[in-house]
Amino acid sequence: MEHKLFDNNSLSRLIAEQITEEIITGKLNPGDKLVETNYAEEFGTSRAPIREAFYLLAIDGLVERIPRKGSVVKGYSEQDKIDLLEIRLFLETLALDRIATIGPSETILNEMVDLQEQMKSVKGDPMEYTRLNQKFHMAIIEMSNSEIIRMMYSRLGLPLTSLQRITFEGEANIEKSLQEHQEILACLKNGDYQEAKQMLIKNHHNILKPVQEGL
Amino acid sequence: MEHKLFDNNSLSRLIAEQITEEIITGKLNPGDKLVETNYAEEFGTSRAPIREAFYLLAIDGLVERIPRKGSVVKGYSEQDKIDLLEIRLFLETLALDRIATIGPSETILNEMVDLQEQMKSVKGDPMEYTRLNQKFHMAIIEMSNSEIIRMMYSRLGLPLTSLQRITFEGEANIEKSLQEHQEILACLKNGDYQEAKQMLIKNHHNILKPVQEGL
DNA sequence: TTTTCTTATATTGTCGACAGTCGATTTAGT
DNA sequence: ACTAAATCGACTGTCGACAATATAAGAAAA
Repeated sequence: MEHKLFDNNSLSRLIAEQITEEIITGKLNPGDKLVETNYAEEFGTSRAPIREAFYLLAIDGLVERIPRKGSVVKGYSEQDKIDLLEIRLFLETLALDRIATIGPSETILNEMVDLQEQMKSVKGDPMEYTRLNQKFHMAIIEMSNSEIIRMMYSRLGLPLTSLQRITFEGEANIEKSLQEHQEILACLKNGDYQEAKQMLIKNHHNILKPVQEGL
Repeated sequence: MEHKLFDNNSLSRLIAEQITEEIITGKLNPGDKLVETNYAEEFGTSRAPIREAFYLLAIDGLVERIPRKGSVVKGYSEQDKIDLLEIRLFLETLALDRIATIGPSETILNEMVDLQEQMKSVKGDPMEYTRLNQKFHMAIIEMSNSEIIRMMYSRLGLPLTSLQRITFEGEANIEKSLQEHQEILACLKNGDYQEAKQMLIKNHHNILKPVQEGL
């Protein structure tokens, strides 16, 4: 039996999570090379789990694997980001449509209220705010109860997270974002899904603007 | 140096392609278990490349990897399929928007004319027709010149391909599909992108109908 | 000096072996 | 019989080593 090592999940997930963290926080930048041997040494494992971790990251669109050349942190052009945002907006509105038909989840609504509170309390910390913001949006997706929407969304969300972090560098933007989320939440509570959509679109434009002006 | 083995690409890609083929043609069905050892023996390799192939398939959404349990051919519920189709339709219309702004590609247009011809000539072969149909739609995506749209689309397209194959079992459906594609192509040639959108939506509904009626 | 060819080094790809885990089957206990 | 624990087999997870390939550095040719 030896050592229990890591609970349920495999080692590669942990590694993938840590690297994800490093990418989102900006410790790793687009174009940076990820070398298997380095990480193997860092984690004290063989290369196999690292390899798997890189694959997991590739699924999330955070890393690009180029055969026989290696893995690099994936970067996105401005047009790419616009496309990502546009698709994301669509997925969120689609999620709202679904929620409108199946009805909201009280449980998730409560979680969102919690998140909202937490977001208020970390106004000065863009990194943490970004993380919570991501969770908030994911909550909407979850509420749609659609496996497909969630799957697609998660493949967009992470690359956009690093983008969001930059948006939130300015505290004024956070203030605006907080306001919008409050309204979205209120709409969800009242069942005003069309109104919620409008808010999402507004939110979308606020993020889009700095991108169009060249990051 | 020994044997040159496989040109540029790695072994795992080939294996992934073959398994993709088996899934699309229906040789493998949703829920079927993919065992690394089996395929390793079949291809005369070790398990490592097989593992990688499974990851590639997971990226395309054809296979689900369950930690410590194995890989299975992914199945989609009816609601899943509706969601997939809806997102696919959006991506295609988004592609048309992009084409409308950047202008069409003559090269790809010619390819589509070729495809159109080929599709006519395989009316009796649903499998082949499905493959060409997939290529045709992918051509629209390619023309949008958006890496993101293509990436997202490829993650939807393959799961839907097996669905399409079933739609095309009836030759009447192929006839209808041919007609629609002809019109789409005509619209693209004339630059009637709004009209092309309408055609896509029509196409969408034709595929959606049998799904809603229970596959 | 610049270019091309050769050599060395870093890094990924593949392999075979073993350890750990999951399910099924068998065995033991009531 | 019925449930619970032990056993077995099949399979995935991880490892360390070697092979193949790309990148960098150095030598030779122009």
